[in-house]
Amino acid sequence: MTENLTLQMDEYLPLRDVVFNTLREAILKGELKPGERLMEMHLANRLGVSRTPIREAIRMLEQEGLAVTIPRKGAQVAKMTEKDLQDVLEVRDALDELAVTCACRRMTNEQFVELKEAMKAFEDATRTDDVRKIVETDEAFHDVIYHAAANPKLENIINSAREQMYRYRYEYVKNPSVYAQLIAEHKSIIEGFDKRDEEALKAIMHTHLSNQINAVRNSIREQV
Amino acid sequence: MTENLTLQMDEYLPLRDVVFNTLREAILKGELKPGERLMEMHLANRLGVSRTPIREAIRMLEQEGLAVTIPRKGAQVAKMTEKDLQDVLEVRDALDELAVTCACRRMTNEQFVELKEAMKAFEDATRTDDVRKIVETDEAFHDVIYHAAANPKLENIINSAREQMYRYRYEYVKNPSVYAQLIAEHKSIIEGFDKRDEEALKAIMHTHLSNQINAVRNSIREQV
DNA sequence: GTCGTGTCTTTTGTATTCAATCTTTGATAA
DNA sequence: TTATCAAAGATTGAATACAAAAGACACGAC
Repeated sequence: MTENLTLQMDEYLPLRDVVFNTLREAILKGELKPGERLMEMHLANRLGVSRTPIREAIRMLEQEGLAVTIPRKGAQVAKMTEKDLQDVLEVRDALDELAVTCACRRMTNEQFVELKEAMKAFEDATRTDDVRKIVETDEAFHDVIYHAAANPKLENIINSAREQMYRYRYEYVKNPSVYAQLIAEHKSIIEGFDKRDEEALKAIMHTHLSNQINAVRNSIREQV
Repeated sequence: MTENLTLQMDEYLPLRDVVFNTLREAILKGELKPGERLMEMHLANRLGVSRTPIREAIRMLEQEGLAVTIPRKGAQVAKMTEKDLQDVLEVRDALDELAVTCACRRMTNEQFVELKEAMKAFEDATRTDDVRKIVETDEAFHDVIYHAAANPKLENIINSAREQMYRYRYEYVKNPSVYAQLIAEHKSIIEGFDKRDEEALKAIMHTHLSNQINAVRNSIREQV
């Protein structure tokens, strides 16, 4: 009975949302590459729907910063220049600092446990070759922190900023030599929360983010 | 939907963008009130277009945080709770600090002149009874700063955060007793830029923003 | 009274159609 | 060969049509 209900709930998702999620995933995972045209008919055929939900999904992607449309010429997957990256990182640096400060003050014990579990999952993932899993567990770790900040608006904005750069981050995570460092940083973060040391946390988050800059920058340079 | 909505036909913009701008303005100016339903047919008739561009515009408003839609029940103008306001202000505080820091480092002489002109325009406006003009010149003053930060991504995010609370801000600006204070704060800001004193600027911006909190909070309480 | 139940209306969701605009292609002329 | 331009095709923009769901309301059973 309850299974039926949840199943119905899934059926209740409007197609535009299904399409939006599908396209969003495809963009984030690199299946749709930066600069690639998003042609309505083409996508509609591939997904087996009409153009209407495709168009609405594109409007949503647009506002997320994942697609750019030129009137009467169509939409394409958003490209990032190095300047764009720098700009987003500047913002994320400020928002991460806020998030970690809030989280430090507001994190519950349950969330702290969750954080340690996420840490373990990430550590386990780095011992496999599954890059996608590594990325996902890393994101999940940070999700716990952002969620603990208990500010949904902040969470939204950070997620949107993350999305814009995460497509360029695979290269960084693919390189096993950085795992040790990432794990160490995550451990420091946990320690910071344990001691409720805001200043230390701010510093670590700052380092943690800036370590990604060059990697992502190279990845962007490769995009022709 | 008490006011008459009219489309400003910029011939080259797609209708969805014209509709989006029209609805956005109407929401920000309070013509469409928080919680008010956005019925497609009604809006379409009012604006003399079909449902298609209305629907696309609603998808855009949604991502801006100005509208909320429940699947198969329709969209409504987003309401803010006190918690929402607090969350947005927390974010804006961090972003304003970043913006003012960047602007302090990057502001050109031309932009400084522009800032002083915007200051004057605001001062002039406070001597009239035109609340809308006062709000607009105040926003323009801050626009100069945000633009001087030379970070379009930051500008976008701040604008989106501003939009979410500006509809609740009229009450604050309506009260002439705060003009003197606002002018004084704006003057301090200009002084800060003149001296390139980042710390002073951060402090002023923080004060400037927190002064608005109670006013907006009251305005939100009044919304039933 | 109130709780369902079925019907009718309203509204949203999606597909389809028609119109406008852009792109491509290919023929022609300099 | 290259530049130009017109026609054809492809693609987007907007309106209309049709389907499905939600809401309103009357009616009857309990």
